[in-house]
Amino acid sequence: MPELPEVETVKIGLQKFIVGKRISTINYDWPKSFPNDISIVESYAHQSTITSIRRRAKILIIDLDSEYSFIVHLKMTGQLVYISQTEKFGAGHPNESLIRPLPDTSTRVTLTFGDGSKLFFNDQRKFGWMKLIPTEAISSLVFFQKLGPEPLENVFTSQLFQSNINRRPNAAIKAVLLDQTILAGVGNIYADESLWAAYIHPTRPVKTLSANEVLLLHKELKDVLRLAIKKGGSTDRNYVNAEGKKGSYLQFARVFRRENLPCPRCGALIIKTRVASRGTHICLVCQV
DNA sequence: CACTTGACCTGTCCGC
DNA sequence: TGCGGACAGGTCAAGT
Repeated sequence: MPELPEVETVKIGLQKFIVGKRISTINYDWPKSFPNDISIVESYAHQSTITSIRRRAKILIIDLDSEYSFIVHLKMTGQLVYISQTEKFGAGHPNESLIRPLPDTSTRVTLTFGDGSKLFFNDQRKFGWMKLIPTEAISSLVFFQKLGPEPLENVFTSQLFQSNINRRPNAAIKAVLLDQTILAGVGNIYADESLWAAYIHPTRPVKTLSANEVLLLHKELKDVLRLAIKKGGSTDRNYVNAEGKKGSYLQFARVFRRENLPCPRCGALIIKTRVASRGTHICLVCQV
């Protein structure tokens, strides 16, 4: 379930591997995963060269020298995995346990580059997509226009956080953290982690939070996201980075996926419940 | 209007 | 062992 840290990790990997490469072949087998007019693809992606890789919220942007861009949303099970021409798999491969042979049954799109290397867009559950649109049109997409601030950029001040969450005074704070128009990039894992770090129960209505609680939550959100990027993101089940490797943040997680294990602060057992229609992990002693 | 829930999907896990 | 159903969650549409 790629959130901001996972997409950021993929971005960093792709910057290393595919910038400067020319697309020689494009294959796809599932139109919903690749909802593009094939004549546009032929004109603006085929034989084009990748110039830069960007991220906004949970969206990855692959810019081409044709002045078109692929925008990719991995949703829950999407992966973008790069494989060089010379890589081999199976017994003896140094990353045998981390990288699997591709394509596989989850592969929806394959880009083959001029040097024979490949980028695979895999998506087991087919919720994700990879769209080709003019680069200049990205910022005017409705989805982009509604997005809230990037939590790790300077624009995301505690004052802006406070005023944005105030737009939903009666909603549960967890639901508000998941709202991409309030702030961009937080999903289920980091909502639970940051609320635990800030001692806040996920069902608390926004209007009941004190100014100091909002201030602490603002700080912990940033700290949790930064740590997660440093650890290469979280691999719950599916997520891998651009090299096909898993993230290690969940080894450091304090509540997520830790139901019935002791809270690292107080030792009480962490419970799992449902908030905002999401599995939610809480320490009932620390989080009030 | 404010907020919550269901649909989109498939693989995995649990209980019978 | 097989099978049915619950569950995983990002986003948008539909419902309350």
